[in-house]
Amino acid sequence: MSTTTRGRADRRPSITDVAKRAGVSVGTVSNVLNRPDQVSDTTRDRVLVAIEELQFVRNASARQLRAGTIQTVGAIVLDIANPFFTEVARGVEDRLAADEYTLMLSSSDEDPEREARYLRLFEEHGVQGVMVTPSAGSLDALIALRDRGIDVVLLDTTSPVDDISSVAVDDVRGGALAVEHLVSLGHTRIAFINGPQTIKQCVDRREGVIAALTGAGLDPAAALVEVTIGSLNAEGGEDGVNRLLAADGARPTAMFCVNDLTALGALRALRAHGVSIPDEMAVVGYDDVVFASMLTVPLTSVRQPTHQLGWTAADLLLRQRSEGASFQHQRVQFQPELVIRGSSDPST
Amino acid sequence: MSTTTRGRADRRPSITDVAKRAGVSVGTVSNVLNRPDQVSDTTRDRVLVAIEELQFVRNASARQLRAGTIQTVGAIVLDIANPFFTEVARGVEDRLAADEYTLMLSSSDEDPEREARYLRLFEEHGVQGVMVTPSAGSLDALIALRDRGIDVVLLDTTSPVDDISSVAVDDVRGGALAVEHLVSLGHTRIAFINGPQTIKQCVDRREGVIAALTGAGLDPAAALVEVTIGSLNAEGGEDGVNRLLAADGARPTAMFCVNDLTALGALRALRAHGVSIPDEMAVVGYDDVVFASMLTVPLTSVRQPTHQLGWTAADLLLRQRSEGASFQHQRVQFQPELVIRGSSDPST
DNA sequence: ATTCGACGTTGAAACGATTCACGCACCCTA
DNA sequence: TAGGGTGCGTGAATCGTTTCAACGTCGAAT
Repeated sequence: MSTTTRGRADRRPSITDVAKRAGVSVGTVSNVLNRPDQVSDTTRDRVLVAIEELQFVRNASARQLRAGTIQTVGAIVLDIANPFFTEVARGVEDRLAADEYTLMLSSSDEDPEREARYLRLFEEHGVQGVMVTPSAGSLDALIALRDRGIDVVLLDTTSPVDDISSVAVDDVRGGALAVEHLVSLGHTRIAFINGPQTIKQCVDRREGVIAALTGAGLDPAAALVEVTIGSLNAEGGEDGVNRLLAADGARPTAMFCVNDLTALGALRALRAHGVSIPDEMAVVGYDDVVFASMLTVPLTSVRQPTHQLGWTAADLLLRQRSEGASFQHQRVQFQPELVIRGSSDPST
Repeated sequence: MSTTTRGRADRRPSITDVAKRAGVSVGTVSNVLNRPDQVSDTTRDRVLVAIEELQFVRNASARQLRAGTIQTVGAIVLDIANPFFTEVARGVEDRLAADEYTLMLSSSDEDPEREARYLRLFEEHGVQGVMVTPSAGSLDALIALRDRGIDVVLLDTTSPVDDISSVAVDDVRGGALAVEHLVSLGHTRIAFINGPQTIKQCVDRREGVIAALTGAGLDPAAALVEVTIGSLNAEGGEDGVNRLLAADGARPTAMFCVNDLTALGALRALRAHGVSIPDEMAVVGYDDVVFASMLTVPLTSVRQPTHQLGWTAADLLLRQRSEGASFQHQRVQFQPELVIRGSSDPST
C-alpha cells in the first residue's frame, strides 16, 4: 500500500533502485543514461522501463561530485530589473547555448556583500567561470578566484589587470558624448545625477563629464552640480531630483542621469515639480532602454550594444576555457552612441 | 615550486587536505565548519588557519549529496525581461530571505519545453519546491513533481486542482475592467492584442473581455477584433498592430493589449502609422509597469499587486514545507485595479 | 581446435562532506 | 579510589553517480 498510494516519496529512487528493478548492475544503468549505444537494445529497454516506472530523476549533486565540474558559468549583474542588464544576459545566454552551458544569473543590487556572497555560492557549486560587473574593491577576490581555477571575465567594465579579460563600452566617451551634447545646446550649468563612486561606470562617466566640460572651456567646479544617489533606479532618480530642487543656488538648466531608469524617475519628479522639459531642464539618460523613445518627452540617451556585450563576454569566457594557457587575455571595448531626442533638444 | 607558484589549482582543496594540514581529523574540520562551539579554541584556530592558507571552499555537491536536500527553491516565470515578473521575483526573494532560502530563477519565455527543461534541472538539483507560472498542459508534470516530494505553488495563475496552492490576480476581472472602461467611453469596436491560448492569463483576460462586451449588450463576434501574437513583448505588440492595420474591414477605435510591454510596442507601431492616441485609437495595457505613467501618452493600465504576489507565493511554499501534512492548500486571489490615463481617456 | 577481438555487462573504487557511535583524558564527587 | 560525567576528538559509514579494469560469451579467423 505504501508504495502504490504514497502521497509523498519516502526517498528519491536512485540508480541502484533502477538497477535492482531492471535486474542489471548500476554500471549498466549509468551506461543507458550516458552511453546508450554501448548497451544492447533489450537491456536498454528494460532499464528505460524501470526508470519510467520509478520516475527516476538523476541526482545532480552525486553526478557533479563524481565529475568534479559542470557545464555551468555564473553571471552577476548590478541590477536584474534594469532592462540594460536583461538584454546583456540574453546575449550571454545565446552564446552559452551554443556550447550547451547553463547560466546561473544573479543580481548584486550594487551591494559588494551580495556580490561576494553570490561569488562564493557559485564557487561552492563548482561553476567553471564567472562574468561579473564588479563593485569597487572586489578585484582581489576575483583574482584569487581566478587563481583557484575559475575563469573570470569582467562585464561592462574595463579590466585593470592584464591577465583578466573584460568586455566594456567606453563609459568615459559616453559621459562625454552626453555632456558635449548639452554644452552644444548652450547649457553652462549642468546637473549630474550619479551613483556612488564605488561603481566603475559612475566613475568613468563622471570622468567623461568633467573632460567634456573642461574641453568646452567650462570650469567643472562652477558648471557641474553633482547629486549622488544610493541606487541606480527610478527611486534613486526621483530622490536625486528632489534633493537637487531643494538645494540653494542657481538651478541647472540641464541634467545628465547615469542611466535611463534613473532618468525615468528624474522625469517623474521633475514633472511633479512642474518643471518643463526640455525648456526649463534638458535631460539626457544612458542605455537607451526599450521605452526611452516612447516617453512623454522622448529621452535623449547614450546607446550601448547590450546583446553584443553579453555575447562577447560569454565568448571570451568559453574560449578561455577551451584554449587554456594559450589564451590571450584581452580588453574588448565597444563605442557608445548618442541618440538625440526631445528631452534635450526641442527641435527634434 | 608547483605548490607555491601554481597559477591555477591542480585540484580544489578538500576537507581532507585541510584536516591533514591542521593535523586533525576530517570530522573536526566539519565541526569547525558546522558546530564551531563544539570545538576547543586552539583546535578551531588551527583549522581556520589551514582553511585560510589553502583557500578552502566547501564543495556544495558533496555537502548536498550527503544532506539529501538544500534550502533552495526554484521559480519559473514567463519572461524575466518583463518588469512585472522582476517585481514578482523581488517579492519572492524577500520572503525567502527571511527563512534563509535561496532562489533559482529562470524564464520559460512562454515555451513549454523550456519550462519542462528547467523543471527537470531544478529537480535534479534537489530543490525543495518550485513556483511556476505554467504553460498549458504542464499541470500533469507538476502534479507528478509534487508526488515526488517537491512542493509546488502556482504563480500568477489559479490552481485547477484542490491539492496544489496558487497565488493569482483575478485576470477575468482585469480583462473585464479594461473593456468595461473602453465601452463606457463609447467604443463599440475593440481590438484585443492577445497572446496564445496556451497561456492561462491570456485565456482569462479574454474571458473577461467577452463578459464585459456581452454585459454591455454588445455582440463579441462583431465588436471584438482579436489579434493573436507569438510573444508577449514589445515586438509582439508591434507585430500585432501591423497586422491589425493591414487587415480589411472597419478599423477598431480602441485596443486592449494583454500587457504593458505589448502595449509599448503597439504604441510604437501606431505612432509609426500616424494613428493618434486616444482620438483615433484608445489604448489600454495591463500590469501598470514602472514606465506606464511616463509614456508620450500615459498608458491606461490594469494594476496588480506584484510584490505581494511573489511574497505570498513564497510564503505558501515555505509554510507548506514546514507544516507538512496539516497544511491547507489554498487559492489566494488578489484583485486588480484599473488606472485610467491619457491613452484611453482624453479628459485625463 | 585454438586464438583473438568485439561486445555487453559487472562490481568496486572514487568524488567530498556530514554524521554518529565511540574512545580518551580529565575532573568532580561519594 | 572507584564511579560517573563532561568535553573533545576520531574515523568509518554513508549519500548517488561515474568510471574503468576485468570478465564471460560468442563468432570469426587462423
